Order: sequence, then C-alpha cells, then structure tokens
Amino acid sequence: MKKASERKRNTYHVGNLRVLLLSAAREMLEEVGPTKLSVRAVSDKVGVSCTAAYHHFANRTELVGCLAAKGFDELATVLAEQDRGTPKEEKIRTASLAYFSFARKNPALYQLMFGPEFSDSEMISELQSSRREAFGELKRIVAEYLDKDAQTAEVRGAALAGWSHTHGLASLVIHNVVRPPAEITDERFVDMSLEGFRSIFAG
Amino acid sequence: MKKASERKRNTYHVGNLRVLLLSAAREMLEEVGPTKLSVRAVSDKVGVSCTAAYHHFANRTELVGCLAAKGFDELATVLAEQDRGTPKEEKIRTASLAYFSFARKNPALYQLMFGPEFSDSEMISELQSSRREAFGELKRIVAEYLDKDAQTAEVRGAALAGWSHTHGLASLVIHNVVRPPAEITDERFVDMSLEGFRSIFAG
DNA sequence: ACCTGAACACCGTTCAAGT
DNA sequence: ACCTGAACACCGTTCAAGT
Repeated sequence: MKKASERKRNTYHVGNLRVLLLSAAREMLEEVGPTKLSVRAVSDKVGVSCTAAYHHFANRTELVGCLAAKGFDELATVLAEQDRGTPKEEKIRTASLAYFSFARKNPALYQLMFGPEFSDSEMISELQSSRREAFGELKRIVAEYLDKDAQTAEVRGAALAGWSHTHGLASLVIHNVVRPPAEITDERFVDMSLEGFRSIFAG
Repeated sequence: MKKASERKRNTYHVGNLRVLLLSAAREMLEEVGPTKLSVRAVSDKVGVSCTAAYHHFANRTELVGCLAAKGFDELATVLAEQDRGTPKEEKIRTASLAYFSFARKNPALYQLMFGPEFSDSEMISELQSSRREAFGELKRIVAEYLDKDAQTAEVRGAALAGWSHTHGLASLVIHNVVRPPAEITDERFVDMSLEGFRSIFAG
C-alpha cells in the first residue's frame, strides 16, 4: 500500500524510457515477427502509454530502424570476432559462416535489417552508418584474403559478390524458400553453396 | 437514368471479381509498396465492398500470395525466354541478368515474392508450386551449363549458389543497401559481381 | 521535460442480412 | 452464389492537457 505512490512515480517518470522501449522491442521481435512489431504493443509491454514512445522516436520506422542499426552493429562485431586469428585462406569461409549463422540465430532481426521498411529516404542516419560499418568489416576481411588494398575495384567487387551470395543464401533459408536438409549443419550448407560456385567457375 | 439499374447490377454481380481484385492489386502494388497493399484499398479500387474480397480469398495473405505466385510464374517465363538460343558458356550470365533485371523492373513484386509475409505454414500451395517451378527452370539452365543431369548434387549445389548470389544482389540493390553507380548498366553491375566471385576463387 | 487520454483515420476480419 | 453494412479489435499518429 505504501508503495502505491512510489510505484506510480516509477512508472510515470521512467527516465530511460528510450532504452526500455528498445529492449522490449527486441524481446518481442523474434516472437511476433518483423512486420507485426507495433508501437502500441511495445509501449504496453513496458507499461507506458503508447504516445510516450513518440517522445523518443519520431515514428515506428525510427524505432524499428534503431533495432536494425543495432543488428548491423552486432553483425559487424560477430564478423570481426570470428575473423580474428583465422588463417588467410579460410577468411571467406569463416566470414560466410559467421554471417549465415548470425542470420539464422536472429531471423526476425535479420528480416528487419534487410526488409522493405527502409526502402528509400525514410531511413535514419544511425542505420545507414551501422550498415556501412558492417559492410566495411566485410571489405576489410576480403581485402586481407586477397592481399589487396580495400579501396581497389577488385576488393569491392569480391566483397559485393561475397555479401550477395551469403545474404541471398540466408534470405532464401529464412524465408523458407530453400529448406536445408535437417541432417545438415549450417556449416555444411554454406560449404555446399560455396562449392557450388566453385563448380560454376571451374567450367 | 435508364442505366441506373443496369449499372447497379454490373457493380453488384461482377462475376469475375477474383481476377479484377488481383489485377487491381497488381496495379497498386508498385505504387504503395509490398507492405501497404490492403484488402480495403484494393476492394475500393475495384468499386466493391471490402468484405466481397473475402468470398474469393481466405485472407490478405492468400490474396497477396496469389500475386507472388504470378510473380514466380513470370520469372520462370522470363528465364526460359532469355535462355532460348543462348550458347552454353553464356547461360549462367544470361540467366543472372534476366533474373536481376526482372527484380529491378518489379521491385515491389519482387519484395513480396521473397518477403516476410509467407514465413511459415501460412502459405498457399499455388505459391509453393510456382516457386518450385521457377527454381526448376534455374536448375535446368545450370544443368545444361554444366552438362550434368539436373538431379545430381553438383547441379543442385551450383543452382543454389547461383540463385543465392543473384537473389542477394537483387535484394541488396532493391533495398538500397547497395547502390550501383548511376552510370553503370544492370548488365555491367551483374558482371562486376560475377567477376568478383571469380577473383575469390582464383586464389 | 516527460507522460497521459481522447480522437482520427486506417487496417484485417467476422457476421447477419440483403439480391 | 455473391455482395453489403455494421461491428470488433487492432494499428500509427496527433493534440491538448496533466505532472
């Protein structure tokens, strides 16, 4: 009883509502899917009126854009971690694997990151820079693999090819367009596809 | 005046409402984007109450699923057409190009086809079979390129790799994650990426 | 400065009723 | 058999008002 006013205060002026909303959103994301994450439901979960969210985010796109930006940050981190200490010849394979398994572990987040929500100009700069950084990490890895400068056309092309391939593979699997046989590990599946490319270029 | 009853009849019993709804949806799709296509707006455009749509489609997903299925049919057709008469060594490149430019010409449709709307079981059989047919076309082309039987593991792997790559490339471009330089044609862009792969495997 | 309630325009979907 | 209107539960977003 004596806590009534205190509790009311707590829920009225939360203070760090922005981060509470973001982490609630992240928690709900994988349950409800990338398209059905609503400002109202997220606010509800935090225990705050849905209009409160609009003091911290301009709109739903911005909220969801922050989530996506964090996703790219995580992805860049994972890529860098897995790359550390990997011998040169294995770098592409290791990066592809790290990328693919990040996508599989966070399917809804991954769909958000590459989904149709930020098609054009309605995109926050935070997302744009996080994205760029993740792609930068990829280019860095490819540059080391090829032993070329990261700014060369060759590295850019190879990074684009590698990104396209792994992103495509992850996207097809996540959307159930392609179903990897149940007995096959992520590792073997990525290898299968890389091997497939090798045989295309062998001819 | 004398046409009043006739007109009423026309809009009451349209008869082929199903196809009218689908073509209205297809028309709106590229304008409003893949996520914002609503049953209500489509029905409005046809001039019919939105509940009428529910006599022809179980729900929004089914309506939008039919659209996606038609997309896969078109894609399969385009691939087959472009492949006809292409010399063996050029088959992969031609197919990649046909695929990529289909995606670029129909960005919203493409996003729908590979979007998050049909993540799991809520998918109609029509879509599943159209998809399978499009992938079958791809496998056929790869099989001819490699001069192997379409059922071999090698062809399956190569088709998976090729599909992943081109789908990934198209997806990155459509979502503005990667922006091909304005002065570069689709053709050169696809070539750049294929060339990038070649240099990855040259090492 | 930060939060709320009421309100508006839009959804998907259902159900009883009309032709 | 096919279509409609009213209704419900959900959205995003805005605005005037509270603390």
